[in-house]
Amino acid sequence: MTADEEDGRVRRAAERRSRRRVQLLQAAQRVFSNKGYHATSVADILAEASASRGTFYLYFPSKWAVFEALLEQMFQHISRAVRRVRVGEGSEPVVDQMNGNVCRVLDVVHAHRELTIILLREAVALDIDLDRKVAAFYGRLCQLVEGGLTLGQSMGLVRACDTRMVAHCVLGSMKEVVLDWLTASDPLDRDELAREILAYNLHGIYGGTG
Amino acid sequence: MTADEEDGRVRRAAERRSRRRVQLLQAAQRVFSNKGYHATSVADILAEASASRGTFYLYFPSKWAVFEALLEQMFQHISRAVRRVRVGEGSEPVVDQMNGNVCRVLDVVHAHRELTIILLREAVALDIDLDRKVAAFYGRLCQLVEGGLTLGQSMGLVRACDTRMVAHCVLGSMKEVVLDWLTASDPLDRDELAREILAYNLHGIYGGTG
Amino acid sequence: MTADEEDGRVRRAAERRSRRRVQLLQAAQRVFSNKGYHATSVADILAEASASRGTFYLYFPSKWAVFEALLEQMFQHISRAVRRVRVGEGSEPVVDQMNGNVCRVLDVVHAHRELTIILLREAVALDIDLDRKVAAFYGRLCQLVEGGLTLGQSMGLVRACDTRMVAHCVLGSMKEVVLDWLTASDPLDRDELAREILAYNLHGIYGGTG
Amino acid sequence: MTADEEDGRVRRAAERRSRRRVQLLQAAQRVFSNKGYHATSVADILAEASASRGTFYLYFPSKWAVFEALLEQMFQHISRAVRRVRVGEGSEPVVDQMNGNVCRVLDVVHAHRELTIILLREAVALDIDLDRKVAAFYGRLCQLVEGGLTLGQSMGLVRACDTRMVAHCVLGSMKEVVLDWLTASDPLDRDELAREILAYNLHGIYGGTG
DNA sequence: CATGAATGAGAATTCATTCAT
DNA sequence: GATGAATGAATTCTCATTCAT
Repeated sequence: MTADEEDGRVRRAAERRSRRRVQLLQAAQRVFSNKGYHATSVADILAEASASRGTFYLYFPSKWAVFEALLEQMFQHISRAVRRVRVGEGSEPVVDQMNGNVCRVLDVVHAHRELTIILLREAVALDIDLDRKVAAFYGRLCQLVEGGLTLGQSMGLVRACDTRMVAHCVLGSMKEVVLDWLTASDPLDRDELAREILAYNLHGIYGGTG
Repeated sequence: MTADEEDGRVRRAAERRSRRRVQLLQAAQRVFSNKGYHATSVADILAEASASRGTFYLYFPSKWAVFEALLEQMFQHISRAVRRVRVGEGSEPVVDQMNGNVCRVLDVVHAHRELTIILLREAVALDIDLDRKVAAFYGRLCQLVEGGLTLGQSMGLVRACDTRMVAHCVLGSMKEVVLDWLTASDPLDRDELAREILAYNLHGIYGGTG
Repeated sequence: MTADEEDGRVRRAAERRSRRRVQLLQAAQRVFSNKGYHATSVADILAEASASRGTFYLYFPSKWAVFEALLEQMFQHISRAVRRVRVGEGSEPVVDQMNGNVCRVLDVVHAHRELTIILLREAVALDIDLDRKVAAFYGRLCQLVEGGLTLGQSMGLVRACDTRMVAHCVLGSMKEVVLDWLTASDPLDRDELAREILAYNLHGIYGGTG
Repeated sequence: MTADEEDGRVRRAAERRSRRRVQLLQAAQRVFSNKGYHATSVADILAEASASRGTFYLYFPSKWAVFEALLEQMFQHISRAVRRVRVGEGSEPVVDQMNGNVCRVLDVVHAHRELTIILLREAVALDIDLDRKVAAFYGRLCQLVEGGLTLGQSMGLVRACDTRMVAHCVLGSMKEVVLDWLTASDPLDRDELAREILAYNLHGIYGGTG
């Protein structure tokens, strides 16, 4: 066997391996998002993936690890969607940037509906270790928001407030709305939803003249 | 034994029984809120309550049932705290009523810190049956809020918006903020928190002149 | 208090005690014969007797003991019904004596239907101790029968056969027939049944000329 | 791996699996027949089979299911042993056919001593479901016997009698005799036993000239 | 005597993980 | 690499019996 042939063999093997891993992940994702973490047994995942027990443990060290991997994916997706708001010459208007963030997040959660539901409904109180991960993830998001708020305040765009607390408000309203959106029977369309979210966060509910 | 003695005996027995039940509930509450539902075994509850296996099943038919009972309590607490906003002659100003609701909710969740944490972190994706209960509970809250919004709109106090969606925003921001507040190392004081929540929900984050 | 008064008090107490015991026994009998020994819990008996746990253990040392007491009763009933067959001057004809035995047994099992069903269906394989008692009881019955057979042989009334084995046949056919009779929806009347049993045991099924 | 190798592997695996199942069944059979159904715990069976808890539940869904499987086996064995009596040209003499049935049954119960003891001593009052099965089984046997009796009557071989009742007599005597035979310390030999059973059932005990 | 709350040993069953083939 | 039989710790729940009131 030449070095090239060897090379090809190894690469193909790696691809096969990676494909199998993805199959398992997707199967797990489907089952987890239907039945929840605890109600899902390894056997369920195996059945969904048409794989054998041994195979499963060849790719993942534990049931737990698959779940973690799925969450990690979702972290990536969302992190990529949310961008720091920039100000200064040549920057988009701030409101447009905020709108962009909201729209990108909505697109991502819609594209990964199952993962999102898992993240919002399950990734809580499962395990101290994971709790920390999830907390860290939401913490990062919160800090992004908080940073934006502080920046906005310094520019006179954001009113005086406890930025940390308000960041949590923003995050919380997003989480609740997204879960409702993804599980609603007749969801709003994305643009309208984004508009409402933005309006709510910018101006609250008050419509009075005061 | 006279009828009076008999009476006293029966009453004391009933009291003892009820006290025991409360002991178990409280023990369960502590453990659940520390370790979460799944990580808590009946044995953990027994240890915390210094009771024996048999005793537990004398008062509750299953681990599940204690959890349900705890949630039910919390539903009651919160439901009592949230009151429909009234308008008309002799009513308190609407904003004061809203502020009252927020304050009462904060008081309740603070007084029942552990129950609240359970409700916010655990009461999700455990069981179809419970899911329905929790959903129904939040549903009721949402409708209260939505009703208020609609009322507000008709009076010109609330701006035009998708009330259902905004109700979810309100609920979500409350949930997130409360959880943060209850688990924060140096929490704001209640009044300040209430003020921030109200301001956020009424006016959003925008402080610009536009 | 005079000695007589004391006497009366004691006697009345003993009567009360004995009445309670009988109540419990009857309740147990009803439940055991309906649900069987294992499926019957002490709680079932308490409910049926409207007694409390403590009371039960005041009269019987264990669930097991009630069952034993019930069986003992049945042993007595049947033992009294079966009488050794006598021959000689002034004795009833042997066949009449046999018929008397069968009829008395049928009367007894009919009068104590529930106890009988318990004895026939349950008193088996529950416990080594009881097994021995039951075995001893049936053993006694078998020996009565066997003695009769041997006597009959010596008188030329009973054909040559392995008396032990035939005694088991007789016992077995009685047991089966009785259980069928007591649980049948439209049972034969007692006399007819007795006649059939006797005919079967005396002459078998053969009706040919050979 | 060639298809043949694959084939062999699969076949061997299936064989191993089936062997394990049989091991468990046999272990259960031993323990059940010694200690009875209720006194036998799954742990006892595991110990007897040198298997682990998990393995047991890999092959049987419950303790109950093993028991059922064992009974089912015994039903099969006996059903195969008992054959309908035929008359007409070319048929064996009826008495010989009856003798054949008795002998085959005795052989079967002897070969499956433990199963038989289970069936005779345990398969009663365990569970409504099983009770029905057992009742149905004995019912089938009874009807076979009854059919034979009716046929015999029509041919003048069997005397006038209540065939249903006599069928129960026959069945009962067989059950009792078989249990005695299988548990006796010095059992008769099979042929002698068969002869006695037949004689008893054909001619009863009467040896008189009347 | 009577009560019924408390006990705890013991039962069946589940399921994530390992490992021989 | 792939397989699936084997494992056994851990869990929930039952129920006969005891004992303080």
